[in-house]
Amino acid sequence: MSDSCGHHHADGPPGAADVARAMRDADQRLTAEGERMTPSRLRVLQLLLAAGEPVKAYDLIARFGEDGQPAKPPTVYRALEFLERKGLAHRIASISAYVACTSGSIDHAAAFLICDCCGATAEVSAPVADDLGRAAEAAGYVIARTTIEAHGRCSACQ
Amino acid sequence: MSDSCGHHHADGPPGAADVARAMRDADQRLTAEGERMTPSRLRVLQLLLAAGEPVKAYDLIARFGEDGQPAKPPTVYRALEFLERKGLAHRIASISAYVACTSGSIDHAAAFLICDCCGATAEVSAPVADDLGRAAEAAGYVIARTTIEAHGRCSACQ
DNA sequence: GACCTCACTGTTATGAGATAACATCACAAG
DNA sequence: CTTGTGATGTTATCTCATAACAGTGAGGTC
Repeated sequence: MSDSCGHHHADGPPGAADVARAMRDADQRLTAEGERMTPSRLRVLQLLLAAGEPVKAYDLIARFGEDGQPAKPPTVYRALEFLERKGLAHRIASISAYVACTSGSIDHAAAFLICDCCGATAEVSAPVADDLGRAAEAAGYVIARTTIEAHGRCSACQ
Repeated sequence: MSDSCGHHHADGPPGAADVARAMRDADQRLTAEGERMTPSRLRVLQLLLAAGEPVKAYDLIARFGEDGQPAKPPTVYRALEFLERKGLAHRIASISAYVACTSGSIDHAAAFLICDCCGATAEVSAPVADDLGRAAEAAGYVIARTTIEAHGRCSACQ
């Protein structure tokens, strides 16, 4: 989705150094937890971080091999499932895409602001989910996970 | 998804009279607005209302013909798009399903509580979206539509 | 060290969800 | 009557996601 509107956008993809650092951090944290950060998982995380915006699963599949060789779908879907389970990535249901988590906190309920014009997404957190939690409590529901996504235009695209 | 958990659930599907009334109301309202409530659209609305819970698009396709003949996918997807546009139905992105709108107000931002056990859904409204709207404003986004879905267990399934 | 086992991976195939493209039809406005 | 517009019918295809099963490898147990 990059830039279909022709506007100028400030936040491009992060630099290689940022990506490398985020990957190292994730690797260390999960390894310390006894999880296995395998090459496939690191590769998918790298692709998500480098994109800096939501990416379709089949785009990840296509970009997977350094040499241009695509991955098999289960390879990527398994990695995505793992990353999501560990709080390193999120699925954005309304556009069937995946994005690296930009929130510092683990085990959080994420909410997304998605620009329909340029594809930029912002991950916002706590307050929104709190409100939903209260509504759920009033209705007698116990919530396990939430999908909160708002579509519109970012400040640059209005 | 009906009742995979074996619990007893109070709110079954609505009776035929309720469905007929809701359809008549929708028909009158939209016709008054100059919209065309065609047989396909009424049929899909009827199926959604009768189900009383989220329904997969291909289930609607399978149930479409009164004689058991399925519809062609575009027939149902077009009707769903129309119903959604007119506020009579909602798509629930996190489970790729569709549900009749149970909110009185038109042109509203809906939020859903979805029981992963029995499939029951509750449509709740305003307060949740307000909170998200505030977060969006702070981030400079202008919101056009929202996807707010919470998964968990309803009071009967806990 | 031999073994077990459990999580991860590779591979093939297929299931599920959604839409593109184009021909045709119904209907109201001019 | 003719023309434009929106709805429908039909075929084909595209995108998204997972089932099923065989193979592999790192770490624990004896």
